[in-house]
Amino acid sequence: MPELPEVETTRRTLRPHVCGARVVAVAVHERRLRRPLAPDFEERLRGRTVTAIERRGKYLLFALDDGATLLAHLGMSGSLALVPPGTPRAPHDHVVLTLDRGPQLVFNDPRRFGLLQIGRRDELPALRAIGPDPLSAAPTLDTWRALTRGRRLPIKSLLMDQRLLAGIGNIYANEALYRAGIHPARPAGRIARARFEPLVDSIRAVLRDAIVQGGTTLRDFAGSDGRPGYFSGCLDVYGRAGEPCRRCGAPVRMRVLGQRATYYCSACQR
DNA sequence: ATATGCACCTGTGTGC
DNA sequence: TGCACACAGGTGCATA
Repeated sequence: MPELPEVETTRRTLRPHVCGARVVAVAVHERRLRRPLAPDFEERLRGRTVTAIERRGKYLLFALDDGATLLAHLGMSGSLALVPPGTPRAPHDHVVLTLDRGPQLVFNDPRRFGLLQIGRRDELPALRAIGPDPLSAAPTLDTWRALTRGRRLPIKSLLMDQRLLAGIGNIYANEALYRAGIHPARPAGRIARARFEPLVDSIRAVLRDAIVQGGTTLRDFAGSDGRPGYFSGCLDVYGRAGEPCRRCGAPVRMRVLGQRATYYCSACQR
């Protein structure tokens, strides 16, 4: 479900409630996530105070007062919600954190592709494997050239490779390429140098625009406060197969690239 | 190293 | 109404 803007929306709604709060109880109802929840998960979390909530790409990092970090990834269907204490447990509520004040923090994930890990930051393998966050560090032209030189991979698939840039998923890869006027199937190594800057600008702009709208709600994404994301109405191509391109009116096309639905305007994107 | 296909899960929508 | 199937915002591994 969530890409960078949805994760950032989650971070922003959680921060005032969770930052500075102490975890007084950890209830685990399902350990089988993308990786099994560590046996000492509860023990390492109970009694800890959350000192900061950061984000890298699609990962949320809860800094704890003993120097460890609680790492959370929402996978395709995960969410972190704030609920009043005493709320009955819903289906797929796998982990419930009770804080010393305010609402409880609930990790819900029907498909269980999400991830929760605790460790020192340099011990978390997931973090080591991901590239820079495009909102914090705009890639330079030289970086891009190095990353794409000789690559025949479609540029859209490359944008979704978290090792290069962290945070772009299927929706925003489609949207960024539309804004930049680049065909999603174009081999990454065959993009003219002059097009990189517009592409990077498009990536950053679409991510920022989506964050302002609270992310994209397709069917069920909601921020931690239950509000949906309003970027859905701003999507130019994603999910709009057959509908007119907002720029030229030609029907938006859909094809599959790298096993993912890919939307584009064949007139505006070359 | 690079590219591809599939596996991991459950829920929902569609077509018969 | 019931059923089978395709598909979904992601990642990681096995295979060429």
